[in-house]
Amino acid sequence: MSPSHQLPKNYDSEEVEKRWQSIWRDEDNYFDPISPKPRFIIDTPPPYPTGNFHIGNALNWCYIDFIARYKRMRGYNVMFPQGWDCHGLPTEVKVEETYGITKNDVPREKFREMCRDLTLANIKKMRVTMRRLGFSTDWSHEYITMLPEYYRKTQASFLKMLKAGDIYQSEHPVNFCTRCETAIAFAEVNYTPRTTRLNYFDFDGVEIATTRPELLAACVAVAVHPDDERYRDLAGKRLTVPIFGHQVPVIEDAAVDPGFGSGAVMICTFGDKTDVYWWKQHKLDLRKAIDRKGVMTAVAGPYAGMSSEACRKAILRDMEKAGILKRQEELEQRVGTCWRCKTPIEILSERQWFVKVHRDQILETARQISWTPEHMFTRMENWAQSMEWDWCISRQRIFATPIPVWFCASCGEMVLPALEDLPIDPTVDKPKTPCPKCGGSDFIGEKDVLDTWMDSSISVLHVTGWDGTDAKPPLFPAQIRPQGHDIIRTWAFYTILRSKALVGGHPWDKILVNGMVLGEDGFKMSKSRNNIIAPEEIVGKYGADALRQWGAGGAAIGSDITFNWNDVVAASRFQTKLWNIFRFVVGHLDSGTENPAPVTELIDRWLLVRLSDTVAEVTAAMEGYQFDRALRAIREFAWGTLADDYIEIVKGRLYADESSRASACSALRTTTDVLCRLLAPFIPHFAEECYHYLAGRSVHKEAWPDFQYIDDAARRHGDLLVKTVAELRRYKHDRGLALNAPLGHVTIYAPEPVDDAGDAGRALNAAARWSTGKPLLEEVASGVNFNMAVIGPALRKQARGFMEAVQALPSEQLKNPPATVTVDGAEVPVPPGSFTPKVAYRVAGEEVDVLTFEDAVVTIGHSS
RNA sequence: GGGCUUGUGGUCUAGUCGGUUAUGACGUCGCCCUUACACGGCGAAGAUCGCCGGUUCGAAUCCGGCCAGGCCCA
Repeated sequence: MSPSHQLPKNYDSEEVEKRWQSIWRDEDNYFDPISPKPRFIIDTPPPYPTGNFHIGNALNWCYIDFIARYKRMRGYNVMFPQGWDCHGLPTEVKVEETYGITKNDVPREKFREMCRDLTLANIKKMRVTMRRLGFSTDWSHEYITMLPEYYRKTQASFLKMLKAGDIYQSEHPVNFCTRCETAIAFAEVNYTPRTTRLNYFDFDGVEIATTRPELLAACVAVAVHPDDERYRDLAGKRLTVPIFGHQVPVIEDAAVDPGFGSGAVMICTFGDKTDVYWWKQHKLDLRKAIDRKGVMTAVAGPYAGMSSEACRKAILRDMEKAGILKRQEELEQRVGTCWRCKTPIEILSERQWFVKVHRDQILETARQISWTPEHMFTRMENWAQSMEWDWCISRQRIFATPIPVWFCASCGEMVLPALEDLPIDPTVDKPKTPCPKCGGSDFIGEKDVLDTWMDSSISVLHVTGWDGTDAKPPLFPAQIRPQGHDIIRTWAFYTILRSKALVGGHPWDKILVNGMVLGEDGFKMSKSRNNIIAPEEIVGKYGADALRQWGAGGAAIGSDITFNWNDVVAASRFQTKLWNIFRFVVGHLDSGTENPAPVTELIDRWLLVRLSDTVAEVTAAMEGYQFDRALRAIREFAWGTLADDYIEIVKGRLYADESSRASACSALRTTTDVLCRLLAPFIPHFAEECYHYLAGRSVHKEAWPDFQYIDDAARRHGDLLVKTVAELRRYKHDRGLALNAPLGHVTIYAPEPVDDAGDAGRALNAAARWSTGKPLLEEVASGVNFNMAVIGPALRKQARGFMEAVQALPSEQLKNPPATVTVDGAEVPVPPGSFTPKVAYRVAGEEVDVLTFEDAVVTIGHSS
């Protein structure tokens, strides 16, 4: 496109944005592996492919895109990859719903295929939204964790840590759904309220209250609070469990609530999460009374084979018959249920795989990373220090990366695949060699699969070029990890752990933590609150650039942002304003010269001084990832300084056919050129559109402005001119005059000679004249301005009295301060510069109005 | 229950290593269609800066307590 001299009257964001999105090429954003430029690698979060790129993602990606675009303009070779973290239960559930099946109805591989198909379709949808938002993603570095190329690395990382002794197997309690027959994560447990009965009965005369009598067979201890007077002498003794007759110890623990039930708690393996805590803490026995299908085991003796519900009824009936059950109370409680089938979850002890957590090593590594905002590191620190056990990485599911090990059917030896044979599915593939221990050729493949965080915690290794071997990835570490604060304890923590374990270093130089997007009502967006706003809705109404401005300006990075349509509307209006500015400017440059003339006139130089300030301010903000500050500075400059101040003043000169208009055209060309570049990371479509009209090139190929302009006289005199015009506008307004109404003759008395090229006169529609010195007017002091920064430190406690004394001085002494004033009967010296008189001017001869501000005086004469 | 964090005109928000009259936007009211823009311009009203106490000549800002949100975790 070549520069045109005619911009359309209205800015149509949808038309412009879609047009540029079809013109821009993906290759423009590719990371260049052989470039000599310094590199800037971004460890972009791989979202879960739900099919909806939500507004929280949008905020996160806005930040990333601002950084990527800014860094490219600063001369970096940027990699802004895009990953997809595919595995997980939600997709399995969705597939089951869609096809009306359960995962056990079809072969494992068939079920995986259905999950993969759904995931790919979802990724496709999300890509569309991301492109519509104008993100400068490097699509040549896209990765999908469910595909062999990626999960080969997940498996390699597992084997490497297993061989290094960082991964082991052990029994551990897990949340278990007995209907789905799988372990589930805490995140997958819903809590639903229900009414149950609290049952009271005796253990050797000690009263116990429990809601789960069916777990009596699994009782391993009784706990009391150490300060509970009722059970003073009980600690260390053993009690007999009724019906089953086994003996259990009495333990003391401060976590027991003495006010609940009888104050003595029966600990079972496992009734709830607290049981797990006590079991760990006091190293208690393990008695498994319920199996994976929810059926009572042999441990339950006569009740074996019953469902837990039947067992519960049977035990209560037997207790009643035996006279053991003393009483029952109604109790409101929250019970954990499976989020997919609503079955109450059980906590079962199962063989699981674990990753060792080396707390100190992780923290030491985390300290090598720069955290923004800093307090987010505290969260990581507190989390690491409160870790009570290792990371459980095995899941009993299907759609996930298989754990790549076999066990010899005859001797039980664990057999591992060779690195070059990865990826494998041990339930399908077989080892290539016989068992190294016994020579057996019959193997059992591990059926458990890996926690999805095992996939995503090597995203940084993948994007920096890790090949699964011991070799350090060529681009490691990345420069930045942008992510939300909700996953510091998971994604950030696990990535640091894994980077240290696998390649021995910190994963990124910097981590930038963003906040959550809250609904307009101030709560987290959720279906149940019905406060969800989709990015598509915003883009459809106001365009991608408006949404991006909302992202930049909504809050400081790290703070949560309450979504607010007003901000989106304001963003859209700012674009309209900018568009009109560019329309005006381009229309004038048109008839001006292509070769820039020197910038000579006062207000033109002043504009460049302010532009220079703005570039410095915006650059500093970008370096500190303070996008809200950067955008605010740009808005203030464009709307306030450029449009309201400068253009209003220079307009007359541009319309007048004077030679001095070339200076204004030069200043405007420079200013709009720089402004486009400052806007480019934030509103790439708008900036591109304007820059093409202006320069005929892509703004995204330009360098970040390195514009400096120092002219102190222009700053002082320009400030005075702007202030004068503003004061006289107010003067006109107060007199009910139109702003372009003629105003007689105006004289501006300034401390220094000022040459404004006639701008004041044209802007005011008056005969304006600059003068030095003071007009021949009678000065009357009418008040006083105090300088607290001088008075406070100098006079301390006497400050208040001093100010009262000064205010009481006769007006003559306000202009010529005395050496001392009397405060509380004492003479107090007047500190230099402690106050200045407010001066009013009285008309002397001619009938003039007088305005005073700062160190200038303006007289307005109405005689023509 | 724990960790982190936030609380500023009707709404959202800036300012927070203390200093005169607390920033801006949206909304409200008044005037103005001034050859870029009425999605605009000029002006006005509107805030005991969550509450209580402390430090200080002086606190939105520092300290302590309380109240109310948010996120994560038990």
